[in-house]
Amino acid sequence: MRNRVTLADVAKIAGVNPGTVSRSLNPQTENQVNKETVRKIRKIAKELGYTPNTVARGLRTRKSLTIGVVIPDLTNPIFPPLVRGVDSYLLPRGYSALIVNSDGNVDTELVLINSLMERQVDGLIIATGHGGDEMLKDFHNRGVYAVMVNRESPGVPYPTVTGDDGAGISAAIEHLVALGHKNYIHLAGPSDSSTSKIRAHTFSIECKRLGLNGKIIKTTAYSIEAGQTAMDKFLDHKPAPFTAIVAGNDLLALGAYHSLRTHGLNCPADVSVIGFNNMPFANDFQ
Amino acid sequence: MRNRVTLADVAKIAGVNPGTVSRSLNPQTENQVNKETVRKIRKIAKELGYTPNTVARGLRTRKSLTIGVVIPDLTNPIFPPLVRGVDSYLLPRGYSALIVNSDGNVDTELVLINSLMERQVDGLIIATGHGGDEMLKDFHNRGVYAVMVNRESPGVPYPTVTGDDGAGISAAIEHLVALGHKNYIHLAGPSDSSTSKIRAHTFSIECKRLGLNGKIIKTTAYSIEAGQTAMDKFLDHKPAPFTAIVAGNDLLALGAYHSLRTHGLNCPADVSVIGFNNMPFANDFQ
DNA sequence: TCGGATTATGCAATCGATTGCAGAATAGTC
DNA sequence: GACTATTCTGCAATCGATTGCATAATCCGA
Repeated sequence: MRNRVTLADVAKIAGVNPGTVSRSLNPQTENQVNKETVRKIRKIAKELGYTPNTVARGLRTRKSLTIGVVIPDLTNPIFPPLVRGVDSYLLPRGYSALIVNSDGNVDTELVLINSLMERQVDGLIIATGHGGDEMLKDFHNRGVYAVMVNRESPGVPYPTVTGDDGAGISAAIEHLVALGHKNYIHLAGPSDSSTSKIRAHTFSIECKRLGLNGKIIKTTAYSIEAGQTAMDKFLDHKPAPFTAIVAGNDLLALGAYHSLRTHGLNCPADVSVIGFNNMPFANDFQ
Repeated sequence: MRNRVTLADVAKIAGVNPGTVSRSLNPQTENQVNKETVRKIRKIAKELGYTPNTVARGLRTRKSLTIGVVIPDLTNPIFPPLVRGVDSYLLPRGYSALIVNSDGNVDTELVLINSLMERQVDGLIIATGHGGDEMLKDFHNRGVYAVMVNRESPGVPYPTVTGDDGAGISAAIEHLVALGHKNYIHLAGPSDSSTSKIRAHTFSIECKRLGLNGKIIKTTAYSIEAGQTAMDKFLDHKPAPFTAIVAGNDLLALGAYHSLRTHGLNCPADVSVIGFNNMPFANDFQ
């Protein structure tokens, strides 16, 4: 891309050994070098516009200062804030995030993670957990560092950070019960994700516990389209009456809105809809 | 992270020189090697689970197969689709995107781009253009490859990909004129971005041309909050009556919604609001 | 003033892959 | 059968920074 200034360039002009330049520029090792020399080298490095080559450094130190972040789909509004959070933590610590989208496809995910590892990432943050993840177990055995986020992956021994899905669904139902609803629909997310399972499971349990009439509708993805399609199909079959929808996430809730509208149902007059995640702009939707 | 298999490991087991392994595994150079040898080496490499070290390769070949993508703010819904587009183009070509958020801060941006260059990115995609960008001119002189996207940066000699902002604003006004509106507000984005300037400029021109009454309100950012704040301040001063708002983008339009509502104004009964960008979910908002 | 401790710097190997060059081995030609 | 052309593979330098080891220079105390 351009003729970059290297340690050797600085060394030559300063009349010292590249090793000395390296030690002078690194705060950890600068005390091994004469203060005056450090000052001189720093000055020359600055004048020449020297910037370290992170790639070369990484090769020698076996650290890339890069973390791979595996996201199912960046256009799902809950993920950008997560990515930004990761990024803003890493940046001041000298790290960068390498973000990839798996599209919820397991094969793609494998390709992506392999490409991340070829790029020598120091660790992974994985937001695409799904059931019985052999691939992740394998990585774990090979000593790959990783943290799961948002979704868990049962049987995978990585640390995991998730919300309390069960408590969320309970709270949603509790709220709807207070409003007097008796007949419920749960628009459940794709069944291979832990979040879907927990939410659907809690929904069943709570309906039983509270003596409510609850029905689960499965969707194929956490997206508006999937929610709308599933709901359309359901409504087309003239189902038993219901007045409340607990959607598996906010996008499914939005899909439900669309479907209700096209079926002449009004929200909240006819049906109450509650989402999940409180994604950005969630309260601006209709 | 783990004991990776290197070219040398494969070479030792195959009983050949690492150079031969390198040539065997690279489709470009495999014809320099005996077919039988290639087959054997390929087999061994596969058995050992060899994966190339992209970092080491990049050092030697002076290519990182990485493109830096500079975004103002990933949580602005227009950017994730852009990032995904970039990513899905790069992936099958062996490249990765290194995505950073500048937060619209010029100093941050400089730090970020420098960090991208230290990571030896092969080129940049920059979505943060702002007026008179000395930094970018400097990069251009130093031979840095880049493409501007979404916003342009006047005076910067990089190729640029943008929408036709002027035509968009004209179309918006045309539509509102057809609805019979006479008195317009333009909620303009921050004045250091080219998109804001062009949109505001076109708004003025068109109002003049069509004999409309048009007023421009400036905001400090392309965000809901900035739009709401600016609109609140405007409405608090009991302005001359108006019936149409042309917002600088969809987030500002959303902010306008909020503000109108808190001021007892109804959309579309009292005021029509039109956004810009057609960001994801734009037609689901209220 | 001498010897040991300390400081400062150079040397060279290393990380893992690529590649120009050279030479060995084989094939092909007359 | 001798000689050139071709094919294949090894050697070693290289990319840029880091770092263990060695050595030269300086310092300090007795």
